[in-house]
Amino acid sequence: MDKKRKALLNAKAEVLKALSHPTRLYMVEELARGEKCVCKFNEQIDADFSTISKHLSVLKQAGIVRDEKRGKRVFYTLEVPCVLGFMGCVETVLKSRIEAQTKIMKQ
Amino acid sequence: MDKKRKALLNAKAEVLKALSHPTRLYMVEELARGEKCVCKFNEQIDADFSTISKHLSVLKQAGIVRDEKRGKRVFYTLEVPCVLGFMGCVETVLKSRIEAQTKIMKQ
DNA sequence: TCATCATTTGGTTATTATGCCAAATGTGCA
DNA sequence: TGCACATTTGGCATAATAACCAAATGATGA
Repeated sequence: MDKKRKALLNAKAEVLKALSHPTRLYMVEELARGEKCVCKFNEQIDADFSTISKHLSVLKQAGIVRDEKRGKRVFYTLEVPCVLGFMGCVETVLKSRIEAQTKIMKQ
Repeated sequence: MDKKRKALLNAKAEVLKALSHPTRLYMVEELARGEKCVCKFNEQIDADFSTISKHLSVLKQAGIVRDEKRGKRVFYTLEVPCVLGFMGCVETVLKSRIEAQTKIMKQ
């Protein structure tokens, strides 16, 4: 495998890894409906401030969201809305998993 | 957040996590071009047999691939081709990341 | 300037993931 | 049956992640 492909695979994997946490996925889904300040997430998510802040920072590092400070607050925006398109397919995976399970149980 | 949504988020995150490793991403991309036996991956990927086998098993657990034993060999197939659709978007993320970097460097 | 609010950063610990080696399993063939 | 090949499983060391608490930063308004 050439270096270029390896580098690209690493970069893609990094983006996917950023999305592969339930809390971060929740954040992305919520941000799809519009920008949100960290304080809102603090209300909605049952975890320490610092934990929430770190999750947002992972998404930001990955290039999925953007942040903007306005006054005391920080607002996050979904920078790449197409990630939502993923979810349709992910759900397809889930469905096919359920079907496979059903098959096994019928045996 | 209700239990149902939480469970769905967990399940989705699990699928994404399975995809978020360069070696596994490579496997998925290769399988998109048709089924492949483990032996082929052993030739192409510079890692121990056991490591490769475990990566394939992660993809299988997640419901992304399917395996089929034929003779001595095991063949893997991409069960949910739509995952490739992800990649277009992931590349968009990468591009927007590069743009952001460029912006920073121009400052 | 000082206190306060919102958020991030640093540090620690527990959990999980990765990758290798060695051993086990399963299949076909002599 | 017994050997050789292909793959998986178990075990272990190391690395990466996640969550919490405490402390630091940055902005506002008294």
